[in-house]
Amino acid sequence: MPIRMSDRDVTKAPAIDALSDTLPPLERISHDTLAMRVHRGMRDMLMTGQVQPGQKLTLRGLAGALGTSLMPVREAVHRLAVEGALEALPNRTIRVPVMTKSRFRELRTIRLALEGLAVETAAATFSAAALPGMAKLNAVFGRSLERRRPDYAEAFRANKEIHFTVYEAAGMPQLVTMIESLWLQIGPVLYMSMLTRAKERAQSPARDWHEALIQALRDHDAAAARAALEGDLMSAGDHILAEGDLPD
Amino acid sequence: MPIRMSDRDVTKAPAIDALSDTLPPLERISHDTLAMRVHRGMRDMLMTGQVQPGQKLTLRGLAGALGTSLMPVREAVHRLAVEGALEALPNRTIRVPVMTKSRFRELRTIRLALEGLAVETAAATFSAAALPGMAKLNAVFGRSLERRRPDYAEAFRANKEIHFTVYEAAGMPQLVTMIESLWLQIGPVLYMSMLTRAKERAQSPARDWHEALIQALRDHDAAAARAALEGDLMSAGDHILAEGDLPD
DNA sequence: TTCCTTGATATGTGATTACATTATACGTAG
DNA sequence: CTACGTATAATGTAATCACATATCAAGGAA
Repeated sequence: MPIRMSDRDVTKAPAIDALSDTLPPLERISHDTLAMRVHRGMRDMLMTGQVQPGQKLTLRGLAGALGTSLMPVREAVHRLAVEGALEALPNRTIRVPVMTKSRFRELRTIRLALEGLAVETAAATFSAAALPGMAKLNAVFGRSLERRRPDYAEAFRANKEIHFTVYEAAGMPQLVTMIESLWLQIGPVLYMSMLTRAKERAQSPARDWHEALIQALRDHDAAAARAALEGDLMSAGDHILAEGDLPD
Repeated sequence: MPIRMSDRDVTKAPAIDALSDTLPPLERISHDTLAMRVHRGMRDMLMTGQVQPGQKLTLRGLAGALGTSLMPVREAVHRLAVEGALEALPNRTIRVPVMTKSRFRELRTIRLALEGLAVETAAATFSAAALPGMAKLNAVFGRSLERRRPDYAEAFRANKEIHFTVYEAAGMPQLVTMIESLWLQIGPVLYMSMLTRAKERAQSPARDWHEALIQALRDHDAAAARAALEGDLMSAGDHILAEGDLPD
């Protein structure tokens, strides 16, 4: 189905004030471009590992699947390549990057530096008002994995939101952007590891690390917050390096 | 002369060894796209502060100036926006980012984390063979600033090469990419600060910090290497924050 | 005068087309 | 049967066109 790009007429309508009561608050107009939507869609697909590593992508194939022309796809793909979520080979072909052990170790090391910095900074001023929300998210995270039929997607989302709630609190927007790019690159592996860990009925220690992190934030203890985060990243990373059978 | 893109046949040709003496080493072909060339050009312009912060750019304006169509410019501009070297406003207009004091502080903090990590890692295994080259670069750096008519461009290049020689030595390609993106963002301010510092006849302490860094690398002393780097970044940063009159 | 409307211009985005290069398959010589 | 050369198809890049939207200036009403 083709997508309507014209949403302006409503903003000029005369009885707009009357409508604003019946309608949701002016119905956020979609300043999005098609390329942005394609980008987000592909980002989510990649982040949740719904596309095989090493798989080659073609612009025409994607455009056909999405029902658009080459242009928005091209822009989205190029952007993902710059962000490291896709790989632009010198042959001018695009593929989903393969995660090697060494690349994974490097990314983990960088994450420790950047996300460690973020939690340290956030710990100093972390608002007590945000603590209950964090605890609730961690409860959701644990429960969705303990179900008889675990909801991995929900667990992944909760985990991501726990982390980024802290990162955002650091008040360093540029840092958050860089961390997001890192998550985009390790996302697929992270998601897969949750599945395998759950399948072997192994209790993930992540929930406890999150608990420790929340406690450290409550105490404004920067060192403890960093330690909790490092425990989280290292334990998940060790599991992936051991069981994930990454190439290399 | 049109460029041959097929180099496969020649590699199999029999008399290739004979040719390699008469011809330059097979004359590296340019696998570049127009967009890549535009990107590099704009990157260098931005890095050396040749465009005013806050200035709005138009695709058609750039395309006209460069003699190409919109397409390559579009791709280059979008890429620079993702890298943080340009800013894509919600109005869909593009402008050169303005460096505020707070943004500068944030970027410096991130640089300390990332470049600190890089020098620490590099210190462990830094090759003694690379030390003379570093020292020579530092000499070039110092001399080009001490001249009667200082060569700022040369000093900037030497400084950049000193730093990235170390970063490359860490063997973490992803990290180097991220640091490059950071330099792209602070590049203009850094370049300008060199000019002002030189104009006030103030001796830059950067050369001494570089010396300390080289010595630490020679000793494989990770802590000392990080300390030297931090000294370099902090001293330059303090000067910029004090004299650079950044907004905010 | 001030604020809003209105029209014209400019600009970014998306679609279509053309083209150079690369990948693949087929056929032929050895 | 293998290896190389050739032809066909596929793909990314670039140029051009079309259009919705943003920007800005002029004009008119309160």
